[in-house]
Amino acid sequence: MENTTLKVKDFNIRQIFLCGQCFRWYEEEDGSFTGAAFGLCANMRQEGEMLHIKTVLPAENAGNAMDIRRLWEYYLDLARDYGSIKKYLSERDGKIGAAIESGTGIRILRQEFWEAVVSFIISQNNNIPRIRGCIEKLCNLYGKPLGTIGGRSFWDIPEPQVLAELKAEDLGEVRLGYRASYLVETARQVVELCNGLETGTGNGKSIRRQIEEYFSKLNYDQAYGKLLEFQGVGPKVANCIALFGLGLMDSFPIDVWVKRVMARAYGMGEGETATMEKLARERFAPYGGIAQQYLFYHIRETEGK
DNA sequence: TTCCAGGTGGCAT
DNA sequence: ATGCCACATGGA
Repeated sequence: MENTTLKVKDFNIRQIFLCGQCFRWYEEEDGSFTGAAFGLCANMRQEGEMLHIKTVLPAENAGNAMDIRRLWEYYLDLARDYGSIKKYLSERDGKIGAAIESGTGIRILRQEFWEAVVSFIISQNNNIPRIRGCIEKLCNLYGKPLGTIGGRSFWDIPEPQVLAELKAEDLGEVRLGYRASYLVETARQVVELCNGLETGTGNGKSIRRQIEEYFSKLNYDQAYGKLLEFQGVGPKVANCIALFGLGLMDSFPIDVWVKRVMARAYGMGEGETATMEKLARERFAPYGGIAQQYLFYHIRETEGK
């Protein structure tokens, strides 16, 4: 176990972990959150501008305290000044102020690419509690054990090559419905893509690391186009992966909630997604994804669940 | 029972 | 390029 304390601003742990960008953090009785990311499980408790983190060190313990501190700083996107971004967005758009106020402590997590791919393929036409349940079951059945903290045990996101060898029917217990075949097929595509990469760079690196590095070198248009080639990844899921899994802060996922909130706020029809994208580009760039998350949170707070 | 959820693939225009 | 529609699952 490693203890770390970080100073945080523009940070609300509850908003960050329950706003629908991630699915593997669980709220505890004391208001802390227990969960897993980057193959580590941890508990995080916020006290004002202090964030106390307990990290379960992996058995083969490669990580030292400094690595873990850096990892969480990266994951929580602490280097970014959300205060100035909120100001920038408010000044450029008259309607987003209310949304920012309701979700003022939201930050975009820098999640692992492969976890984002898996998570958002499962997310399609699905609701958040069920998405969480499916991902948990998938990890428990096919992921490597990470440890136990606060009475909860965690398993890692399954490796691409593990899922690639399954048939969709094998995933029956996970209750993914028709998404099971998307997940298996995308895993195959990821493994194949990595196998086709120049050998040498891939030596010793896991497939999930290789695929993340591959996508990290692409710009938004390239990454978006490549993501659309994956089975079960369309425009919305591709933008979620780009935003949450690649840190491309200008990607603007449009789901049913964003359609609703933008229709209300900007007097559009819910079908006018092209107009919504245009508005996002013109007013929110280069932080469309952050603006989107404030909007998403706001509509769900006021009308959703 | 019907509707809905962080939509997409496949097919017909 | 655009418009339908089936697609599993479980909760409201």
